[in-house]
Amino acid sequence: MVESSAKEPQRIPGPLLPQGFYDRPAVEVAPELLGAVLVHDGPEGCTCGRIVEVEAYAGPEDRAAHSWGGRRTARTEVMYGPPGRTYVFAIYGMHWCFNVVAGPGGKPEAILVRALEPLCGLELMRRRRSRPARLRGPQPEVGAAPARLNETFHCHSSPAAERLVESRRPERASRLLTAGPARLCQALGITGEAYGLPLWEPSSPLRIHRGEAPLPPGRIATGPRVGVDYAGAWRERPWRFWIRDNPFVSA
DNA sequence: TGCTTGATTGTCT
DNA sequence: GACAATCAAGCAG
Repeated sequence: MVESSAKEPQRIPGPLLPQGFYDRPAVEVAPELLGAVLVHDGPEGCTCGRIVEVEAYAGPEDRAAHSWGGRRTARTEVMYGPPGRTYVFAIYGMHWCFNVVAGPGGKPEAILVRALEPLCGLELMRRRRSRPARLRGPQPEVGAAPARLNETFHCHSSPAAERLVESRRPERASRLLTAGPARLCQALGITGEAYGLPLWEPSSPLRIHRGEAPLPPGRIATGPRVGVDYAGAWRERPWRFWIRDNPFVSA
């Protein structure tokens, strides 16, 4: 739990995860992301949450991955670059999904972040989630300049939000703020504009801090990935990882 | 150029 | 549990 007060800025726990952290197979990095803290500084304010559920996609040989068969398109281009950047893609014509690029030696692997436990900016998350979900604008080029720079590591949160998180008994409506890949993108204000951002850079508007990561193996559950029925035998791989008994997990 | 698919979600019954 | 919404990406012709 993040210590905070209504008057003092809330400090994001732990240092930023270095770029080298992501320079490994996605299946290895994914479980170690659980407990880390995703922070987004947007034009409307700062929102952040603990990563509680992820899925690993293992590149060209993985039938479920967008880079399956070595597919290299404008959408998947960022996965062929250095690891530790964001891979944001649109799905079903109305949702965004947020991935972390991983994989050694330019291997196009990625980790889908499926759920967060909200830590700060809950009021802003609620406002965003109350708006209709709509895709906005074209996909920008890889490495495009961040929409907004923010040098600070601090984040403000409301007393009500802190009480809710501290209660460990979130209401259904609050759980649904960030339980699901598209929900968390909407709550944190992540869109195609965040495509290709460096997650290890202090000046990036989208960052991942170490937080509690890595968690002990006993706190991590595994299972098949969601929504990849088309992937044949690959759909059975237990490459979905989540924090055991965490109420903010999506499925 | 046009058709099909899709790493989802919200609403209705 | 079933189904509609909605459109970018990928692919066939």
